[in-house]
Amino acid sequence: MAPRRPTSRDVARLAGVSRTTVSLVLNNVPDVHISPETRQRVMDAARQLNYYPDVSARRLASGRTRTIALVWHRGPDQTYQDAFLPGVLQGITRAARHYGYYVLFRPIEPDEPNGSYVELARGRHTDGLILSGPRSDDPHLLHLHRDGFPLVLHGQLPGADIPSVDVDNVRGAMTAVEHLLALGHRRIGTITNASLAYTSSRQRLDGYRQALEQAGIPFDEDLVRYGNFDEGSGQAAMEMLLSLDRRPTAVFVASDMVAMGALRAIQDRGLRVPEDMAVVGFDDIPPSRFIAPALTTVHVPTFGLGWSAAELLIRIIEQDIPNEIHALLKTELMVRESCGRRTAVGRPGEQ
Amino acid sequence: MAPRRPTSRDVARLAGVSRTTVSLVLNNVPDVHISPETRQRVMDAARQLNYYPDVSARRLASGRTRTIALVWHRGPDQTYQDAFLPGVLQGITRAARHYGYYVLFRPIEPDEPNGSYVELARGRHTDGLILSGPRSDDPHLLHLHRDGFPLVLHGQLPGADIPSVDVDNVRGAMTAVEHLLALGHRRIGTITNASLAYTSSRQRLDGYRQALEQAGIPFDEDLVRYGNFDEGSGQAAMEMLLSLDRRPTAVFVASDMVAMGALRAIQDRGLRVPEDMAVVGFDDIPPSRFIAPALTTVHVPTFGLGWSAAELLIRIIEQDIPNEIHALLKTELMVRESCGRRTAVGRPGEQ
DNA sequence: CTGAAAGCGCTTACAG
DNA sequence: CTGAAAGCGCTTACAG
Repeated sequence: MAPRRPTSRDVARLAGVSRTTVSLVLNNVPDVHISPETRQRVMDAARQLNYYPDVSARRLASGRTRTIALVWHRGPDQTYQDAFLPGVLQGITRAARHYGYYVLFRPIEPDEPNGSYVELARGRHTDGLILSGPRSDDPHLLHLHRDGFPLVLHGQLPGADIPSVDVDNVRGAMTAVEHLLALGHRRIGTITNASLAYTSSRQRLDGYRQALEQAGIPFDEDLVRYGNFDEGSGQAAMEMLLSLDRRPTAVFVASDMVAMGALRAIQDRGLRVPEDMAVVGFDDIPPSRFIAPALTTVHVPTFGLGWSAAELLIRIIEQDIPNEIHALLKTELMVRESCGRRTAVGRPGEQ
Repeated sequence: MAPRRPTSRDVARLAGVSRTTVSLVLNNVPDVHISPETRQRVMDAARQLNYYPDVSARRLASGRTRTIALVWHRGPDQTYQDAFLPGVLQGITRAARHYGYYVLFRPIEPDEPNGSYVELARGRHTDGLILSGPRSDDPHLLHLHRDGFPLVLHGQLPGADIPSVDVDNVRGAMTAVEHLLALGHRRIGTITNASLAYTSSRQRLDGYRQALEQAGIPFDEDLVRYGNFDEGSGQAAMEMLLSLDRRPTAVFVASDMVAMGALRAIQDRGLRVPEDMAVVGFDDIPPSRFIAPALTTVHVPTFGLGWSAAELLIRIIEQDIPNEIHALLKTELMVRESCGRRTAVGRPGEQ
């Protein structure tokens, strides 16, 4: 940009006012009376000079960046995360824009040193952070929170009372299992999405257990197997369930990716879905709609998660802190083909 | 953050040096000799005070933001874009981090006023922009380029000589069609990914034509149908191809999303893939691996696109401009099930 | 090898 | 309703 950039001084000169007035007008500062004529003169001058305020100067003077960052910890569940990223990011950016904020995207690779995101806060890069996949043993997180830096977690961190946004995993799992029960299944297996060290795994398993309990079906440890994010783990887990003496007639797989493997295991045995084995998943990743049979699954509202997180964070930044700082979003059961239609006669339960 | 943030002055005082020295040490400015002892004293003081330089101040003083933005125009092909976003963004952020840059993500919704991204450049928000889905009638783009603002396009913009990164659509389409030819097909249809107003559509159709030409097969207008990003368009287009008196034995669908619809149309007719109709797609979106039969398709290197774009942009920003400012990335044919295996005896061509 | 000083371009009390 | 002035916290010639 060869020609010198115009500054607020140039605008002020052209409009015949002070730089103060230029700033007041351009930032639309409330409760300050400036005549409409003056306002117009300033606007016209700015337009004529093609003036854009220098954001770095503005930030330095105001102490606010109007930027938030999404800190996206990459873990062993990359494919899974990738399925969520577009929706979450769109939710965040839309909310951010609505409130006049910018969004910095900061993925953290597994090999980066712990807490390498703190400079985004300490260096006044951003006014607040949304963190996905936080680890409970992260001292930097706690320090930042203690120092009053605005933070919102995606997911939950037991213990610390940091604002958070998550999906209602327990209720989501319950609706999935209730769907199977309504179809007449009584012997229902489950495969977790990951190890129970993950909060979401524990919660989804809890939902499974609660749904059975409400239906008066005793919880049977034998019907629980453990997945680990990927297809391979689902395939292995399903094979174990299929090898049971009294195998289930239906299975709740707490992750669509894992369910892909489970479906393969079922089909490899020459069994049919849903006739021989009903399957319900969780997450509603894009492939689930396209496979045959299309997977009935629990939809996770990615856009809503992003929007809620950004909105909550911005309210905290702007000191308009809501009473409830933990949001739990509703899921929705997507009934497709892998359990048979609800209208169909339920499969006869065992015995 | 209640306690006053430490500034470079505090660090200087504690280390017993001037602020200049602090800046020189912390920024690792080359070609300036400072004794190792002094260096160490500064580092220690910074650590002890938990000092992080204020980036706004740094940017204002240096005139550089070390930030690039991805401007992501949302169009009619959202699902398609969502399949690409994670890879592209990861490529960009990894390259950015490698060179010490931050990444701002700025999606543009279809209803936003034209050129609403220019403030990112004019307001000195970023040092450069990567733009996806640029429209050739965008005057702001041309102005920015004329003013010397660093820009890299994702995709190509005929006419303007703006640096760009794209996938080699022509060669990609050729390998897809050559695969079908190698399997013995001679009557091969095609369905475009979108209207020919899109450069990628035109190029992929060109690849189809060239592959046929090289095999000595005359181009037949009847075998060309037009898709429009989504499944529905693929289904409709495929139905037309299936209604032909002499229908093709194979089809190259220039988009996996569109291919999903084409597959449905084939199966709705009770025909089998690949036995009755071989199908090869383009893009390699996640669902393509999971459907049955798994889709043979042309893989688009999303990570590479992102990395190349960011790297090219940063080189331009740092005045280290390469000779070739237009990158064309190689695709890779992913042979799966929808064309039959290469090892299988080729299907007999018509006649 | 190091320091005093100007300057980056805004915002914001404060005074009028 | 408007203006003069201080200040935000750095970097960077420049002088020594």
